[in-house]
Amino acid sequence: MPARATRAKGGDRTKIPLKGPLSLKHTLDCGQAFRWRRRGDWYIGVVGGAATKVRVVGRWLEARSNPRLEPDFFHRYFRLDDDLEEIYECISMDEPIRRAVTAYRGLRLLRQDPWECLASYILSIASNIPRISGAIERLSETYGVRVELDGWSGHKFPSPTAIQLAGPEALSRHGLGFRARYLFDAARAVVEGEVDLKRVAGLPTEAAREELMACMGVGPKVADCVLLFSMDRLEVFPVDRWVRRGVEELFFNGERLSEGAVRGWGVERYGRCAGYAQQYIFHYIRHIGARPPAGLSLRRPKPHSERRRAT
DNA sequence: GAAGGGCCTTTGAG
DNA sequence: ACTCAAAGGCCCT
Repeated sequence: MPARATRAKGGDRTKIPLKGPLSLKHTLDCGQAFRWRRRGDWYIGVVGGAATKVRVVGRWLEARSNPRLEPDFFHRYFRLDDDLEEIYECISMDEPIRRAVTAYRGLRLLRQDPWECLASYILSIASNIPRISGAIERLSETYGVRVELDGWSGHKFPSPTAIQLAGPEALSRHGLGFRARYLFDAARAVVEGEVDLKRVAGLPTEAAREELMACMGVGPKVADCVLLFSMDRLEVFPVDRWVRRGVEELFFNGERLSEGAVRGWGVERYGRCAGYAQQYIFHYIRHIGARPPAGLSLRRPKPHSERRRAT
């Protein structure tokens, strides 16, 4: 269902009509994608193999890209086929979600590229958003193809082949830490056909999760993120420390719950809209702040002999 | 077999 | 310069 859209003479400008709300700020800054940067009223990034900038003007999404991307690409990427009003009704059964929906109205899940999504969330393991973004940029600059638009240049996300060719040692020199071998192994598995992402995308959700978790370094959380953000599984509920903390505080009065318990709770409670509920909870708890993670007081300092030498 | 703890590397931020 | 925490996963108990 290609959206009705117009195109300027230049050839690279596209306008897509918006039926429901779309907030680029909340959609692109909520931590589901790591490569968008704000520049004035535009967001610039590299998607679909193209240097791209997007902005919302009135009831239209305006995009420029090089090479040119079809309107349908943006329609799919921004999930403009999701009926947000209906989804809000589906998840707004309690106060915290209602507050989040009010605050982040127009936040949409994205339909990302499966390989980039898998690699990005492998890099996210025990990391933080600024660091993840940095690692992805360094890898792209080193191993990704350069693309340009309006005097700005970016780099495509590296192909699995490029990552495999680089090898784990070279990868770790970009500050990936222990994630370097996880990323390398995932690339190797994809290149060698051990994991066929196109095929996985067509499997039933449980089977797809199992296949993804066959990769070294991919557990339930990373698998759920890939399923949610790149394989159309809105019924999954990825649980990281923030979502866990958020559910404990907002819904269970601070009671400690296991990761699995939180996941089961979310899937059961929000059903086919669980993914949206998860993203609004994630964004919300990060903004309002939360108690320090459990275990902080139990942390033992590293022996001094093991600390990094000053240079 | 589920549950929980130690450990894995290094970064960006305060 | 120093400390802390980070969109987890693996391995062992």
